[in-house]
Amino acid sequence: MTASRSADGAVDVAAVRRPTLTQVAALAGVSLKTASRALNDEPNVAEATGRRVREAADLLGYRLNGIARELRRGATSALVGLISGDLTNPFYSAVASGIERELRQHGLQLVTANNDEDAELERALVDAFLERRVRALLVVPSGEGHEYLAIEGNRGVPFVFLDRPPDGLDADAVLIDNVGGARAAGEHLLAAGHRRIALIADLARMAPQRGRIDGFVQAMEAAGNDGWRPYLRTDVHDVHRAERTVRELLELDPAPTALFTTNNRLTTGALRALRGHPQPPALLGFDDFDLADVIGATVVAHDSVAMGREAARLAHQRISGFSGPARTVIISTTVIARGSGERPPAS
Amino acid sequence: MTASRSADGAVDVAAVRRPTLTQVAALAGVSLKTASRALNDEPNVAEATGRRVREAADLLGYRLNGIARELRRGATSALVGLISGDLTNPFYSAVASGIERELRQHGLQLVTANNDEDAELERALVDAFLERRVRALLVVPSGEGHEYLAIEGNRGVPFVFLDRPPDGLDADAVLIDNVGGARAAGEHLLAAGHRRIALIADLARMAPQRGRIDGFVQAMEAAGNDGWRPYLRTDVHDVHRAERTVRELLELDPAPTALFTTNNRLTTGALRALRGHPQPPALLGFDDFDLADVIGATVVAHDSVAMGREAARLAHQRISGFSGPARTVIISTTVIARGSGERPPAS
DNA sequence: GGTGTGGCCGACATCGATGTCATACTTTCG
DNA sequence: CGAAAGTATGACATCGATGTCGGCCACACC
Repeated sequence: MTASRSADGAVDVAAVRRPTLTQVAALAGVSLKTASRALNDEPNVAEATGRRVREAADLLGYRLNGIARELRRGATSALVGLISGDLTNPFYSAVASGIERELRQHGLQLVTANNDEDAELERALVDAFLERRVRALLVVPSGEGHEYLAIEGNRGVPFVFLDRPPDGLDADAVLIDNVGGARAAGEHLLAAGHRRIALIADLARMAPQRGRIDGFVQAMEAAGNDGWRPYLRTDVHDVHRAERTVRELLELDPAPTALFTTNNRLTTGALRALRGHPQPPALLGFDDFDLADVIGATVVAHDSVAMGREAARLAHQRISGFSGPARTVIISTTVIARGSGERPPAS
Repeated sequence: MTASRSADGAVDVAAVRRPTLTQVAALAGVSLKTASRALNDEPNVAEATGRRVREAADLLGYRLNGIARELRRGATSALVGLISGDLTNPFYSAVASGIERELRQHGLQLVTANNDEDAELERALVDAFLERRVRALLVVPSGEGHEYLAIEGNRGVPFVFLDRPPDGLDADAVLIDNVGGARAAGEHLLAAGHRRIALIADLARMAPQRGRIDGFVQAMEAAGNDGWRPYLRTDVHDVHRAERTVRELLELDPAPTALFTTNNRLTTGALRALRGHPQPPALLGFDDFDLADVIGATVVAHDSVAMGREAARLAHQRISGFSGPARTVIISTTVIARGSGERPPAS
């Protein structure tokens, strides 16, 4: 390994090893323990000694070894893990942001990992995080069946589930009012006079999607409307399929006069399909998104950042010793009318 | 601390401490070292012994202590730190996503922290990460002057700068071709016949913004056009101010016939200001964004996920021992015409 | 039968810090 | 002046794992 630095430098990289406290102590001519005391501002260190130690530390570029400290202090880090889907999805990144902000208040650091919506990988990540001795684990689960976490949960590592309820496990959770939000969406479209309403949903096996479908159906049934049944499309998982699905729906005869998409990805697909359409159907989407105001998209909004914040709070309380029964926080939803959801039926 | 579990459970939470390898060994009736060997699949462990140890581990719910292992193995974790702005900004989350994906390939974990665009906090975060012994540190710096990292960089912790060049430090970096992209943007608007072009920029002290301003000005000067000068607006830092600034520009007489916004936030503000405008000026924004296709927004696009990926690659090479001189990767840009940037001058 | 040889295992040192306890030296005060 | 209290310091154990080294035993081979 050769070192290369600009003219000024001449720093030898050969010795990559960072200096230890022992070396600092040696340079300062004191014992290891005294050096430790000095750098940690503990009492009973002579002023001159403290200065010598700090100078030695500066000189060597000493940096405390947090790993060693953590081991000695209790073998538990200041890290909190988050396992979620890809951060390019604004929902996940908003959640992550909310978590990060809240954790920082308590001196905790967020470690993120992407489960790629794969249950197997998710399990592996949970394992990896537990080995790293995270203080808590926040999960936006991909798969079902979280019994395998049961032992862990009891062993002092708190779990918090986001967006999807823990399955077979009694743990804290932060959920969205999916049923309520979707019911409100359905009612909103009904109120605008729609009867032939298409429901475009993601994978129906995922709990939030089930809730949104249920809520919508509740609204329809309460109004005695059956006009949606021919237009139900579930398990549409990506933007392209959503776009295609909407195009296909619009070619039906009779075509639906309104669309309800159950997450931001599907709404995006629908918007693409509707682009340039002469007489677009009404559109209402679950999840708010950037520029929805500019586009004039009516949505069921909820505060994803708050969701992360609440989850981090629950986790922090557990970390701080709270050990009551599992709690569930529900994030409320609001329909924000921006135009697309208020278009009347064309026919 | 009381335990509370459903009827089945009755797990006592009192003993929160996780079992250690020593306890596993004791239960299995072997020495500490043998237990270690068994669980790590090292050779020279009798089959029966291995089984006993694994059973004991399962029974106790043993989980390896990664902190202790790391300390012993070399006092360096499998963590890579990222310090950036808030993840709700899609640029940062895209970068984070690219980094995370690349790191995972090498068994590394991403730890994120938000610098709140505050130089002071950023320094503190760098310190915290270094104490945690991250293997590398990726930074989207907020402030200027990174000399304080010089010692660290040489001590074996690789630094990679994203989006903004290291200032006063010789380190790897991944940058966007800001000048080129902005020049192309300027040329694009000129080609559409515009002369009175407004430039709305963020804080001019930040290098990427300077580059974008410079590139734009280069294009104007090359074309001998001075029509932009009255409409230059810099240090517009948030969406609301951007919206207001654009409204004000449009009330001027003569008003600019085209706008160039130098990042996604400003573009958002401009789009809001233009919403419902009878005869909107042309608009071209730096940074691509979700739904730009739906809105029909012409942008200077670049691949932010790739940016993260490249940064992670550079870091990984350093981690793996590469120690050549500092490298800089430039992420190229493309103008994507979607309509808003091709509107001809109104007058 | 002596002697390698290799498989299996355990005692002990070690990573880099902090906690405990003992000790030498001051200072304070009756 | 001597005891008690306080200050500054260091030796050593410790956190929970892994690395080194050496011992014991069974087996094969000459």
